[in-house]
Amino acid sequence: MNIGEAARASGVSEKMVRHYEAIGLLHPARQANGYRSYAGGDVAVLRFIRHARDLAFPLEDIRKLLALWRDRGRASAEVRGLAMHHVAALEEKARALQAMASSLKHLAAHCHGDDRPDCPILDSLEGRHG
Amino acid sequence: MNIGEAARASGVSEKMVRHYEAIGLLHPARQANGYRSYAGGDVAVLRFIRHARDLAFPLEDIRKLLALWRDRGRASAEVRGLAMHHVAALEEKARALQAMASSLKHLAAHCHGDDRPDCPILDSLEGRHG
DNA sequence: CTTGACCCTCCCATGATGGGAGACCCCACA
DNA sequence: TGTGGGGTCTCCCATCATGGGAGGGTCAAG
Repeated sequence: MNIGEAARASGVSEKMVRHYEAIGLLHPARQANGYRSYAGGDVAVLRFIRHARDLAFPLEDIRKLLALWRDRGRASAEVRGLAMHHVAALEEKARALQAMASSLKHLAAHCHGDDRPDCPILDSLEGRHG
Repeated sequence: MNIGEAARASGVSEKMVRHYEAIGLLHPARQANGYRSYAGGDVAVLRFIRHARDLAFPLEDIRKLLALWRDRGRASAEVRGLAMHHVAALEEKARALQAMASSLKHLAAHCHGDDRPDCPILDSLEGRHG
């Protein structure tokens, strides 16, 4: 299977398929003409990566997850630990974003939002309040 | 005032002070020796930028906000519109992150997290469920 | 033999930030 | 007058994941 078909089968762009190989996440064989050749296992790896990316795992985490996945005897605790660590990071980021949104919404609530130049949002950014 | 003092006074790193100049957000004067020279207004701009960055405004938005800030006759509606648009973007991102965290937490809840190799998290990434 | 789809590698861009090299400037102190 | 140290200059590179595009090779069908 060439890269195009592997990309379609996995839902990963060709660009990223090559990139994942470049950083050592998979090692497809090569044909005589230099084309990459993907077997079923390679496509499975690509799907695994895509699903992990859908959950926003960084590629370095995915590298570890792939190693655990390939290790039939791994302890599920290791995977769970990695996952929970990532959950904490996601929730922390979400909290931070939500806090910024709330602050800004609060400011906007006190802004007329009409033709007048008076604007608490700009006032706040200017630093009258911090 | 040299760049070091302006950086300390505004809470922006020297690196970023230079970068903001490079992308045209401020235009400090130059001394005879080539050193940048910052006046009170420049520091105010840097503080403005920092506060906007604290709210995760992209620099392109900050460019517009600065223009509105400098325009004494602007309508507050414009600022408010920009802000609310940004609020929506922040909330959308926060929602997405929270959704990923929830999915992953759900998976982790079904993972023993012990010595056994059995792991619903890896199973899910593998694609048995997607 | 041409056409078109596919594949290759290499370079560049994003957005915001930082690290570091190599060189220059300036002031204080001996 | 010389030197040391701190401040500043520009330029290049790295991050993270992703994509765009150039320039060229490969292959199968017409």
